[in-house]
Amino acid sequence: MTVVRCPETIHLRKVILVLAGNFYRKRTTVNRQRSTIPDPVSLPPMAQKVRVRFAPSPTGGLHLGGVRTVLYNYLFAKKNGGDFVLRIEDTDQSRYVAGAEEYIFDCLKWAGLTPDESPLHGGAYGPYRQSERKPMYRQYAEQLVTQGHAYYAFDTPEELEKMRQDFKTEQNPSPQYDHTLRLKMRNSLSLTAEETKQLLAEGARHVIRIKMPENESLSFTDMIRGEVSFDTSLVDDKVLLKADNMPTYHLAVVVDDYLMKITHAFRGEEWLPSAPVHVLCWKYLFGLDQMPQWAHLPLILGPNGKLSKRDGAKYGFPVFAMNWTDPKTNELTEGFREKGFLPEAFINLLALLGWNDGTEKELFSREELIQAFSLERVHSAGARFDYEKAKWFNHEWIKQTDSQSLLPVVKTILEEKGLSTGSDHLLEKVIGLVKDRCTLLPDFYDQSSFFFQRPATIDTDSVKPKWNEAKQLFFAEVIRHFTLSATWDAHEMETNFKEMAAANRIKPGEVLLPFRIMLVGGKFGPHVFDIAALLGKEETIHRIKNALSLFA
RNA sequence: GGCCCGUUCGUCUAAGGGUUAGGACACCACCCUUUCACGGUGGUGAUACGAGUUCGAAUCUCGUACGGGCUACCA
Repeated sequence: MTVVRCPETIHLRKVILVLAGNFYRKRTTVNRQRSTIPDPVSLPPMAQKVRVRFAPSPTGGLHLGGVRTVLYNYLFAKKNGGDFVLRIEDTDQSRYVAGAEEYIFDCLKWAGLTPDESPLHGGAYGPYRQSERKPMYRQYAEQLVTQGHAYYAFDTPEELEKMRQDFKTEQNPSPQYDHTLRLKMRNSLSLTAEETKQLLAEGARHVIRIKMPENESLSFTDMIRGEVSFDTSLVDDKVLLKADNMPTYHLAVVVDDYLMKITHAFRGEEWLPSAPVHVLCWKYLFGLDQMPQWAHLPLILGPNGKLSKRDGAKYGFPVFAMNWTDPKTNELTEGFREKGFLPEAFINLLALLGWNDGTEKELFSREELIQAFSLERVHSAGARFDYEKAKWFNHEWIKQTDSQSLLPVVKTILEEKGLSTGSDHLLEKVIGLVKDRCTLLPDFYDQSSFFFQRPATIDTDSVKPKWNEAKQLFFAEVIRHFTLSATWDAHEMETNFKEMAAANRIKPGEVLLPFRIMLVGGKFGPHVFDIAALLGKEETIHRIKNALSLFA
């Protein structure tokens, strides 16, 4: 590509940028220098349907960073009328974990991020499990060998280990299998053609490694970071095809992205160092003009660097979307769902971790996110996860969600804790009364259990010191009044209650708190007359009587 | 060690050469509320450092420091 200088061209570029859906961060126009790939902006805009993929390896829980990658994929696809593909990267047989794939699907379902194509949902580009695509990878690796871009390597794990020991120095603590060493190893570059042929004929275990060129500068344009460049001499000869004929990630990601017609490839920043391998495979195999646009997403950091499930256990917040139990160790790692997060809030907080729409808006529904999302507003720096802020998002979502929508999940939680919640009508009213006080879903139990069962303990300590005969008599009168009352209305009750207090020369404040504690058990909860109204006449009178005997 | 990426309040971030550097979370104070919350008002608090370019730099360039990632026949 050429560096654009004249103002007209710059203007034209901007127009194209807009036409192309603003996929490209504006800053990339600033620090771009020479690129070995064609300027993406010069590609025919929207020539093909947008297709993105999330490609997890089913080896355990799905954590924050993973869900955010799914989210950004999903939002980008929906925003651009494209397809969101879920591909299972299960090429490492030794890391197979039972149930992990179903778990991923469950998480996506809970979060409302349904793939358009996947092993579960089907699609025209299957199979979507790499283990089921095994036969198709070898030919591409062989093609690279034929082209001279890759080679057979016969080194055993022991030999590799020996190499790492032998060449390890203080200056170079982790020697790589690269151009400086490959001729010292057993491979089709160091062996004669005859020897190689012989070994292959014998069926000797071997892998295929990419032959990284020396002294080439390789660069590509990342949609988030602009131009990123590498010196190929410093990259090692990564294994492309393993001895069991399974591809490594490096080969599989290129082959599958090509075969599945992926147009935009998003992944975590931890993949950046191996990007030159992938770019080279694209160049050799399918041509750089076919390569998807890359976007390396900033990492989500825990208190100490990259977020790990250990952080959750250590610092008391979830890192997985849902509960995950390791089938081998039986170790349970708590998820956001079980912790009491609403999926809407979870999505919302994840979206805002590294992205914003440029305004001060922070609360977004899924639809609003789809509308507002754009990759060029994704931050390039890693973001530290702040659990306090995460809880704030959930609290906001609980407050703004209507009681009726909250009802099923709240009901489940209350029932799991052994409460029978009575009619939905009642529960809905209760939810409306207490939801402002609930940050996490289980808070509904603490905030509303007294509506459904008598308080287990009564905070008598807060009443007794100021308790006296006058108050005792006042409440006796209250009971009498309530008993005779034909109606049962919160406002009316409040008026009468206060009038009675005045008639007895008692300040309302002095009897309001005792009244609350009688009904609720403690110093918390909604307006006390609202509580009494929902509790009903009989129950209210019962609780007053019961408490009176405790206070005396 | 090498390579790559990054760096604005404690945290998430806005500001695309000209702003008293804005917002949110958290924290503090006050108001509302005869409970706890919600809500409202206000406050503390940041451009890592050093050069350069420029009339003017958080913003562009270089260097330093610091942080993170990668360095497997894992993904």
